[in-house]
Amino acid sequence: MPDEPRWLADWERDAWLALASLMFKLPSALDAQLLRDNGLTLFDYFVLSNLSMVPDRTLRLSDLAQHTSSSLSRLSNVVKRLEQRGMLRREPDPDNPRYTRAVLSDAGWELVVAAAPGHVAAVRRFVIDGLTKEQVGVLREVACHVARQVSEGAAERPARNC
Amino acid sequence: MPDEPRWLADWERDAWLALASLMFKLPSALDAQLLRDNGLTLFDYFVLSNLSMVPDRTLRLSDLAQHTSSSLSRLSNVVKRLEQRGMLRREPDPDNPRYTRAVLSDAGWELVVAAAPGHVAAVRRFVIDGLTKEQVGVLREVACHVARQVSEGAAERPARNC
DNA sequence: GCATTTCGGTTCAAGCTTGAACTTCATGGC
DNA sequence: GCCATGAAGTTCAAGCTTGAACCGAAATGC
Repeated sequence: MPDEPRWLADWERDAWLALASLMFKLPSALDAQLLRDNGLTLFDYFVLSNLSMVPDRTLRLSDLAQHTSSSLSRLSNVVKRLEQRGMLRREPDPDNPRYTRAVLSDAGWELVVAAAPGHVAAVRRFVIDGLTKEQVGVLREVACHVARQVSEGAAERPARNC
Repeated sequence: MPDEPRWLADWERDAWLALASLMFKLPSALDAQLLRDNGLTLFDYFVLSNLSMVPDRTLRLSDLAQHTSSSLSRLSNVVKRLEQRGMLRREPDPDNPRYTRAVLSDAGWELVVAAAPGHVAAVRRFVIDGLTKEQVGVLREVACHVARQVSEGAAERPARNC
């Protein structure tokens, strides 16, 4: 469509290819650790972890979808499976029955608590450890920038941690 | 398992959550652009693009799997579909019939050429543009570090661009 | 008030990925 | 030469994700 596309310079292309490699590998590596040790996917873990860090361990599904950068459709399926496993329950929001709230169960709480150390260790090993404080700072800036660009391209609000 | 897990400090956790948000959103955003404009997933594009940049537009499947950070199983499926669409063909390696080579067809070449400008524009918009040269440099370092950590944890060789 | 739109959420089919099992072929030991 | 081992690919079932269609309830327009 553009007459003369602005190709990437070498230093830009290298950064992009490295990021692409990360994008393809890191999720499977974290999935593998959690699945092996706790029977959870990374996405499952994020859902439970978000609930565990919030007052009353309760969130509306639409808020949870924002927190986990996921579609409502995907979240609905995952929450259904987690409910069948007894990790949380769904209930209509008493304030406004149009909303559905997900409430973490005790079993769900215990599962997050059990899974957290191994997961954090994996995040340290794969990402954080071995980087300088400056590199971690820039990583945060860059990742926030990307998340913001993607969200605004899709006309959504950016995640709250940016 | 560890007696006292080393939790993440706030500044580490913020960087990790931002990266996680990127990991969840960026692939779908790039998939969406390519799928809409050229009927390709990001992974399809990577396969064709790798072939297009190599002598004879030909690679062994196992090498291609390394280049695209994918399992052989996934690659085998994707290559089969791309072959059915006429974008490439498979043939036994004449040097060593144990290997299978993927050869980009003319239609495949034209598809990559047609898809590249829009894809590069998306990469610019979502990732590169708006960052300083220093940030892009650190992004490359960090992403290479992560890719290396993940690969060595899985006892594989790191990707060649690191 | 009534109709329309919008929002939150669910469901379903289609497609993709994963991991394990399997096949084939080459290589190494003896 | 012969068996065992391992690497390269393929296949298949099971599970997950996606997007579109759908439903019910609230808000909005008039």
